Amino acid sequence: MIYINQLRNNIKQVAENLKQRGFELDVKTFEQLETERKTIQTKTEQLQAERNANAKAIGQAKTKGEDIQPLLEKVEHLGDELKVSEDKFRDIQEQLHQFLAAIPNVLDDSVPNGQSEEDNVEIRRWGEPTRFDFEPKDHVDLGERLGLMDFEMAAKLSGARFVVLYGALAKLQRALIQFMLDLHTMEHGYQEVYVPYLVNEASMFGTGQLPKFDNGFKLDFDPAYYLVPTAEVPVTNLVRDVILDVSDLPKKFVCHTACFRSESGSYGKDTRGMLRQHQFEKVEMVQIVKPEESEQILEGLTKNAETVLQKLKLSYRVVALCAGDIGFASAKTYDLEVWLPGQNRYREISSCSNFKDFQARRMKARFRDPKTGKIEYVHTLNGSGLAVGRTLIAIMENYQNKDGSIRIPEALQSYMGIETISV
RNA sequence: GGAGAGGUGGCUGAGUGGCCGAAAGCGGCGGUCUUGAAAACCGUUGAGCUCGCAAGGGCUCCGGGGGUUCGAAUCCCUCCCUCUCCGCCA
Repeated sequence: MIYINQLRNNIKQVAENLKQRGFELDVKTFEQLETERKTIQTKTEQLQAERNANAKAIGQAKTKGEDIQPLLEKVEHLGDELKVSEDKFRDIQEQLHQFLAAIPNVLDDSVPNGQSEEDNVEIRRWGEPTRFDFEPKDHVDLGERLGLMDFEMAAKLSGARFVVLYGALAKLQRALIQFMLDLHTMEHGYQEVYVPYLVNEASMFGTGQLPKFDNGFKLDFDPAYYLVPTAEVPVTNLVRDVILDVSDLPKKFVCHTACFRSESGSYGKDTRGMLRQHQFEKVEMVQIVKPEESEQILEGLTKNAETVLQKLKLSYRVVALCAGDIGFASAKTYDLEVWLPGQNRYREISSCSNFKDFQARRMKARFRDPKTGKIEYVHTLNGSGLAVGRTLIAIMENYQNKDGSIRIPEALQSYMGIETISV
């Protein structure tokens, strides 16, 4: 959530910043709402003060045994007037809240200009695209030839955009989860956490999935549950409505969950294979940090995700998302893109973002600064470490042999107990 | 699913219509004492919104929402959550 004082004091600058990401800030509506709010709030609070003063006077008169009738007459009409005023005030506050809740995060100054994916800026590369002395297949051909990946069965069980994995491929996915969690907990200092896959509306709002981007799965309960689109939602919300002690920061969590996405609006996109599914596994890193540290921590978090790819010896590049491609809640995002021989290009496998205080304001996640004694909002960050399904794809495609068998990366061999998935 | 008991400040826990933003204790912070620390003692200590240059005002909040009343933590309705017992179950 944007800080309302930023709009009160610097609305022009904010509007310009948001315009870069293609968001048109409705300045006129805001100013109108604010003017109205001011008037009605002043009036409401005056009436409330009056009511309180009278109630007190009546109470005192009563204990003294005085006649309260004249006082009662005095406040006869106050109640109705106050109710009207309070209702109006509540209504205008709700309107303001909705207005603010729909505004995306202000972009960091370092975010490159641009409108789409095309304009993202490559920061660095690691490794070389894998070379083959044969024509490499994509993971669909490889998986089906192994008889261990079945999209038709998934369609029968569920529908499009699901997969069934058998045997060594199912185990490979499990090995990847294990490997990633071990790496982040044992070498990068994250605490592993297990969380619900169904969350409530407040949690979805807290991280910015609601109210604007309700493209997830809402379950028909009362109150509603949402299937988590990413572990970011439950894990970040661990600090919702909490005032943290400064000694608790930074908090570093790593969490494996299944993730559920409706993928509405992506019709016809990546329909082949398991690149874009309604359900996929992901290991997610989340950090809750002091504001002055978040910029640097984003770099570290990104490195943590890169380490997974490096240990798996998968070639990748890091891109800084441009203004037009960056997510609603993020101030700055790096994507990691892994080389996929089946597509002959780099594809997103991790997204690392600094949300600064945007999510923290929505969630009321704060800490007490011992120096000033003041309560401040924390900064939140997260990054995939990594998207497991896509890592599985990357391994299959990059480690394939001519005969369709797949070598197991060294780092995973102890988890798999084999060196090759044979045809 | 059935029966019951509860949800109050960082925590424990009083409070059944006005003197309650809320006793007391713990914890935190500051101080006295001490070479230092502990103990003891004294003081202090919720959050948010808003008006104001400031000093300082005002308002809201006792799980959420609604109601009764001049006045609600306290009474009524409703929803949510937690705990205990029974049933069922991984």
